[in-house]
Amino acid sequence: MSSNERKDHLHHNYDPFQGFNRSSNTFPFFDDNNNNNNPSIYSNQLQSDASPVTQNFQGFDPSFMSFTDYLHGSAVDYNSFSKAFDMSCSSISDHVLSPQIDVDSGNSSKKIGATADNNNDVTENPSTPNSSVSSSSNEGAADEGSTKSSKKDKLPKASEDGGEDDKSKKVNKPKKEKRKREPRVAFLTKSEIDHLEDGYRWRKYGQKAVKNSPYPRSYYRCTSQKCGVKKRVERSFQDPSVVITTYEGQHNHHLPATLRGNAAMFSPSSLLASSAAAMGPGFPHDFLSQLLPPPSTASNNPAAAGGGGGASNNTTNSNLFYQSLAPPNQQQQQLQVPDYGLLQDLVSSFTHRQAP
DNA sequence: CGTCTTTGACCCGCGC
DNA sequence: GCGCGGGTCAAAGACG
Repeated sequence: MSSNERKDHLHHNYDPFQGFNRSSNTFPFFDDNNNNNNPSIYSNQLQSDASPVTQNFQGFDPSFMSFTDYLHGSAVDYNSFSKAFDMSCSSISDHVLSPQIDVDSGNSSKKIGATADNNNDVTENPSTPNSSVSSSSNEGAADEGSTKSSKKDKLPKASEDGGEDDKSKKVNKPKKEKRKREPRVAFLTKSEIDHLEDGYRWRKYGQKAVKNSPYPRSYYRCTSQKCGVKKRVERSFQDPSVVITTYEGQHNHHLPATLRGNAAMFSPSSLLASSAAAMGPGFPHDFLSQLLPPPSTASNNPAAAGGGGGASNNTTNSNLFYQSLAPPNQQQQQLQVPDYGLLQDLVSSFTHRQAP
């Protein structure tokens, strides 16, 4: 709520780069929902062709994201990163999806939906960071506790003594505190499937039509107990080949060990898993799981992909990170290997800053 | 039988 | 205050 609180939150270990393999060409965008309400966009899709999504870092203003807050806490020194962007944007622009800055005001109107619907807008108008940002990032957010409680207050229709409960519960309903919103991170992934497997188990709890978009938005929640991580999955309206996955919150657990053949159990995905583990449970594994080739046995194995809750078969996922990281022989049918050296530089550039 | 998805209804915050 | 839209709930059904 208060800026202090938000700062605190930033200091909590939400560091998507934590333990991240700096050598990979992943290019995360930090959200700083807490500050600006913009979910960071992890563009885990390298652009391989002339897809319309090819946009750029050009014009991307890191200060807008204040992702550096994640790295440095509140002491924002994003100059270096900004430079990194400036230096590299032109080169990587061909490979990375446009960073979509979610001008989310912490509430409804312009969330990822807007992101999805305005792929280009974002990049076209990145230079108005603050003006487009509502600082009410935490408002209207679905804080795990409060939201749920309030929702649960809702009386089941079939409840008999519901009337009473309903009333009493309504009475007991905690006074509206502004709901806190977890930090959110968005990933853009070029994929034919919507729900990308990430090693965690998710339960779909809702689906809503997105305004101005033919594609619905799906809501998932981590099935692990006490893990309040949520994610929203939707397809970009402007580029239907792009799936936008927005994570909210941090996993307070590791990859489900019992997952049937999930990525965590395999190699080289195990590498991924360990990286992910090193990253902390909060790191969105979608991001990583797309970086490495799926287990060879998993390519046709829904279970491996689905892991139960995931229920996704992302065998058709054409994530370019994955492509670019795949062994050369596996890349043959893929596109040109992107020049992600710059990305590396980029990443390491600000990672560098990250280190105290 | 347990788990997950679907889906309509509801809640909530915001803008007008 | 009202309407809109996002987000969530939870019953019912599907699936393995």
